[in-house]
Amino acid sequence: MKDGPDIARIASLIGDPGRANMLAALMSGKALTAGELAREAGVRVQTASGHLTRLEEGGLIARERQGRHHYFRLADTDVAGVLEALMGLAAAKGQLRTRTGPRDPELRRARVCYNHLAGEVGVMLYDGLRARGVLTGEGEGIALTDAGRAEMAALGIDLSAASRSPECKSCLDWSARRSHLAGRLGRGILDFTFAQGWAMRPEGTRIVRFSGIGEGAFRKAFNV
Amino acid sequence: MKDGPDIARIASLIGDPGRANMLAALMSGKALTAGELAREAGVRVQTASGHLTRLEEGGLIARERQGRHHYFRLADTDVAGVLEALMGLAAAKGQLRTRTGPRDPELRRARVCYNHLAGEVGVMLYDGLRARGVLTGEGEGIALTDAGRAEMAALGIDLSAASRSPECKSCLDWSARRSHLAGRLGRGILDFTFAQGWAMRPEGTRIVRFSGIGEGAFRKAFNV
DNA sequence: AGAATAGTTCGGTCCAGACCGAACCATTCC
DNA sequence: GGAATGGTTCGGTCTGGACCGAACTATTCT
Repeated sequence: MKDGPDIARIASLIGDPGRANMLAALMSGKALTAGELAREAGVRVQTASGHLTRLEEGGLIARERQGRHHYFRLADTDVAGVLEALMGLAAAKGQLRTRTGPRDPELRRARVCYNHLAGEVGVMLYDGLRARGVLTGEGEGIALTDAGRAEMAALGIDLSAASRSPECKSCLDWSARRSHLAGRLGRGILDFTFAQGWAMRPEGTRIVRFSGIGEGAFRKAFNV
Repeated sequence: MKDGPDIARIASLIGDPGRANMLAALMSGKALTAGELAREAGVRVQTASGHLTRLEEGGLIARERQGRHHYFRLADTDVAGVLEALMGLAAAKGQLRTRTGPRDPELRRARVCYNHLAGEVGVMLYDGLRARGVLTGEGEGIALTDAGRAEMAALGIDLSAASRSPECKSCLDWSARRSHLAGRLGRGILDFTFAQGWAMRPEGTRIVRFSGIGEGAFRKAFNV
């Protein structure tokens, strides 16, 4: 029939375990080098190089050369969105959870979703801000109220991030199956959280680990 | 690393051209038999049977036996959502559109997205209903207003559909890259449109083809 | 019952592509 | 310059899985 877009091409790119691991690693939002991604995928660097070339040709990732390093990142937030959606399906359909990893609980609690906060804490933030009238609307149509914008500015959160992404956006969570906050505000809040030292990111994971004090300060700041 | 859900398993299921074609065919919302799906995918029935078993085991489709026929449909709307999202990416990244099919313009104009209306007409409907205050909110949080519910009832649109799906829901369109209306209301409106004879569906496609009169009546009824 | 139709299972072929060793290119450091 | 480091390209191996013919099972029709 061959009607509509060719989804098999994209899906098969994601469908290789090695490449999938690389993409999952890039969901951390950090740009990673070929070597790091090779370790992530558990393959030799030559193999990884081949995968990365294919992913780049497929438009899923972007490459940036910096001296002898090649940094890779997801091509755009659309790609991140599809990956997160796939994680949602996989988590739902995963045959009886193939031995949930040791880090799973922490990932469900709070993690980075490309450039913003996901997991229970992300959902809590989203719900809290909406309940308090900082945000209005829902889903794609979500927006900061004037009061909300003032509040964020008072905290010192940077919304300027030179990017085409909308100020606010919601993103579906694979673990909680609920929306959380993306867009420039989502990114600004996550950056702010790290800048304040409220949370740190264990090397090489998507986990966002709050300190006891940090979590308290975070909840107080955003009143959730 | 193996953190988070195993997306490669699902993605590789979708990543085979034959299976992808079958899934795309099932996006029409109709339950199809193994033989029909084999034709759709362009493979022999034995091969299709194998694919269908794998898709079923993977939780992407559901099987219903009826006499000597086996009917297959997408497992749930989540699967449809991921497929539509993948189509969005594929359409965006598709290297210079590998020769858009002859039916492409019609598909972009109006098509079935699992059980509701998508394409330009679907987006127009969504925007129109929101502009007129039949719907309030956006994205996931969209809902019928009381006035809107009355109006739909007056037209005779059935919202009862015994399903767990929400009354209203928005769904991202691969062609227009905009939201359109899903959920029980979306389904009710599409069913109603066919019941009124305003549009028909060419056999074996996702196309929704309005007649001249039908389109006029549709626009008048929903005031778009 | 026998014939026709719809699907599945089995066995075997075949190929795309994942993988790695080795050689090669590019950049940085000393 | 030479050595070290990070990536890519090339050539060859090997396997998963897509595919189909043939045989088999299940259901319906007459």
